[in-house]
Amino acid sequence: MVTIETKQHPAWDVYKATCPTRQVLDCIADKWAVLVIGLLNGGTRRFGEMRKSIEGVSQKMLTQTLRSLERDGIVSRRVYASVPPKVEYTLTPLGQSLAGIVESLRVWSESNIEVVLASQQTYDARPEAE
Amino acid sequence: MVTIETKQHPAWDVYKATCPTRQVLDCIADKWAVLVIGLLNGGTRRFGEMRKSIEGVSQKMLTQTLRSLERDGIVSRRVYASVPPKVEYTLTPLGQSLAGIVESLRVWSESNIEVVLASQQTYDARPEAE
DNA sequence: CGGAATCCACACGGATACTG
DNA sequence: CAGTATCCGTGTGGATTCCG
Repeated sequence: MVTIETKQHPAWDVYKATCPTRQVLDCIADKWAVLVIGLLNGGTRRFGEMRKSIEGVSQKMLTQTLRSLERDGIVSRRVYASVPPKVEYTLTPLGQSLAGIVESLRVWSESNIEVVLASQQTYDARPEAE
Repeated sequence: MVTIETKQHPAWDVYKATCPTRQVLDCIADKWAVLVIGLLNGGTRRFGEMRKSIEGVSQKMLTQTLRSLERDGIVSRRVYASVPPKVEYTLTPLGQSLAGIVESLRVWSESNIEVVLASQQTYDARPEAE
């Protein structure tokens, strides 16, 4: 049984943005997490590899994202006691099931990005837009 | 042809976190957008309804999210010239196709939230965690 | 190599007040 | 009702430095 600490709002009716969804979104609703899951869906990766593969991610954000995903049981972290240090990240079975959704998002994105970009341009070109 | 303005990083190799995905994530990688899409997947909604249905969303964030999704061609906005004003939001066909993914995320969340929460507790209960 | 820790700017987002 | 506009605190995240 999942209990929410915050007081329930009375008007929680029309379409219930269900709590589980909210909680999961609080974990993965940032682009780095999605990209990390997508990357690890291709197999185990080392920290440095991921840093290079995900353009623009800072060391701090990658660490933070990986820690968060590890905490959620989505990613597992394996440290090798070698010199130099070697740390590998892998999707857990739970993470792999989530990766399926990330993968479908990737497919959707590639199929529809041009439509989205076109829509944005049309929107920005409106007379009232400045 | 989609062109990225920012300079391409040379190390863009191992697993390419493809540009379309990145761009789509820049649009929808926040929880309000996902919740809005999920809500509208249940049908057309008015602004006030959505505000009540999505607990904790401020009027500012809801407006901002809806404007963004409208710009992306995911949500359409219909204004009725009535008193009092009435504004309806609906998913476009593009939005509906994306809603399928959101829906599968909702299902995944409800199926796995307990595992995630349990993992979090185990993680936080580690000796080294403070 | 894979971090942790610190500093700090700025953008995000809440609260409030006002409007068509 | 459905916004817009403004103020403003704070959390996010980049840059840098140091460590095991």
